[in-house]
Amino acid sequence: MSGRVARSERVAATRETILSAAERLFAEHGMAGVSNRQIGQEAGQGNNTAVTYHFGSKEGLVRAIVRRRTGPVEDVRRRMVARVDGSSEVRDWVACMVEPLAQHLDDLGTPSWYGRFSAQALADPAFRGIVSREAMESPSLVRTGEELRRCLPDLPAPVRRERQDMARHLIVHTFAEHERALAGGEPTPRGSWHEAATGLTDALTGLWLAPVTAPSARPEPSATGDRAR
Amino acid sequence: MSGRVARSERVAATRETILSAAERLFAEHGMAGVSNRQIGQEAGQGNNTAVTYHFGSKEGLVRAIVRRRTGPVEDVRRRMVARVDGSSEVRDWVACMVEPLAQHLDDLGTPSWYGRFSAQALADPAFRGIVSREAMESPSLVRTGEELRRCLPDLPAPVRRERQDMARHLIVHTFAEHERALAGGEPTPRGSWHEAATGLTDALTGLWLAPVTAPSARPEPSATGDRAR
DNA sequence: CGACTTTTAAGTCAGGCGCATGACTTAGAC
DNA sequence: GTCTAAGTCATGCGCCTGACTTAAAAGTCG
Repeated sequence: MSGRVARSERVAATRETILSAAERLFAEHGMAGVSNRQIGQEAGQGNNTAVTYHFGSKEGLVRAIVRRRTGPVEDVRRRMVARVDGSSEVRDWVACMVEPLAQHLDDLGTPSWYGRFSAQALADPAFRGIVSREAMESPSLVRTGEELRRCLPDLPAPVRRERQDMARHLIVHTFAEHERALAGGEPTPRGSWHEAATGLTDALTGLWLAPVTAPSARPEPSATGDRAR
Repeated sequence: MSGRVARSERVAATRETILSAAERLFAEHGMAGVSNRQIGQEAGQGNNTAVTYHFGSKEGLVRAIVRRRTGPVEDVRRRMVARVDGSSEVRDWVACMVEPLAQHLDDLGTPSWYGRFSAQALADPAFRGIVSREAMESPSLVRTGEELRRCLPDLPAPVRRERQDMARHLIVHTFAEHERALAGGEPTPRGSWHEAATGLTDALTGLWLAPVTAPSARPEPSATGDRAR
């Protein structure tokens, strides 16, 4: 009986070790810069094919890394959404996008790698789709998006889509940068994850509330002279 | 005499071909996802070591790709800075950050690759430093940063640095996204590069002008309990 | 014209890669 | 006690990589 537990625990531990090693290596060297072999070795596995065995492929591995983190983030966000429910303040819903992730990264301690891992995964053409899809499955995040939309009824749909993309990039890369600074002992604009999230929430709120300029009919003259168009 | 010209022109053409092939491949598959061999082959070079021969290393190649584009962008920006000189409008100087790059990408035609290449280069830990340093050498960009700072005298220094980083990420990744959509024939939030730049300028202006929240004294308790605020 | 340099081509080499395979260990079923 | 299946290890194969070497064009110049 204890044997069974011990064994399955050992297996789970192996998987966790691989996931942690992969998360770190991917964050440090990018997705394409790390081989499955390296990950196995770094995780103390003598086997070349440990990653393939446990996760099927690099793709499955990445998915598992993302899933391991999205759960806790989702929990935090669900609570936060419940708390601000009913609000029509843009800032409240922006905070629901930003704070839960910051809090989870804080919980992970220093050095954490998931922030930089996310940035790498989203940058890589081969994995961006996977990661995006995983993130979209978060109900509380979808809900937050809807509420944000409700707060900004006058924003034209294309602009809304545009700014949603901007917000996504901004969140991921700002946190990756903060994480990098923390890990490297460099001076950070903000002292803590929470403060970094506050600064990011400020900026994103300004971004969402920015007035929309009607596109000018004609672009400005070009580098080489007049630009007929 | 014509021989000499012909020769140096042929060599220049070879270099250009390699640079274009590399720019495209890097944009498509990321820095680490492309070998020097592939680049040489794609450029029609029979030689394994064409890249090494002409550019010394992958690093030198990346530098050359960036330099080829920064020149024209700098020209456009210099003219634009001269045009808005004396302005104290945040939006004018934000536009000086955004528009010149958009215009150059427009000039490159569809499909262009430099937008996505830049995003890849900035994402890769091994190259981000090189690319950043190249960009920092643009006098008109430095000038624009100073003017923007002059327009926002009340912004605390850490917040300014923070938002500068955000702006950099936002510009690069938004344009990369727009370029990807254009190249893939997907629907784009904005129809043209100029309109995309307008939307980005709107958003960035809002970001820079956003009010600064004083950081709350104590970070919130962790995920597992109530989070007073 | 003929010696010389630059550029391109072609081939070799050691090493790392993913993948497939078979052996060994161990826990649990019977 | 034996058998089964999961997890781990070790090895080999074909492929690709960067680095290096050699040779052949192409162009330059005395």
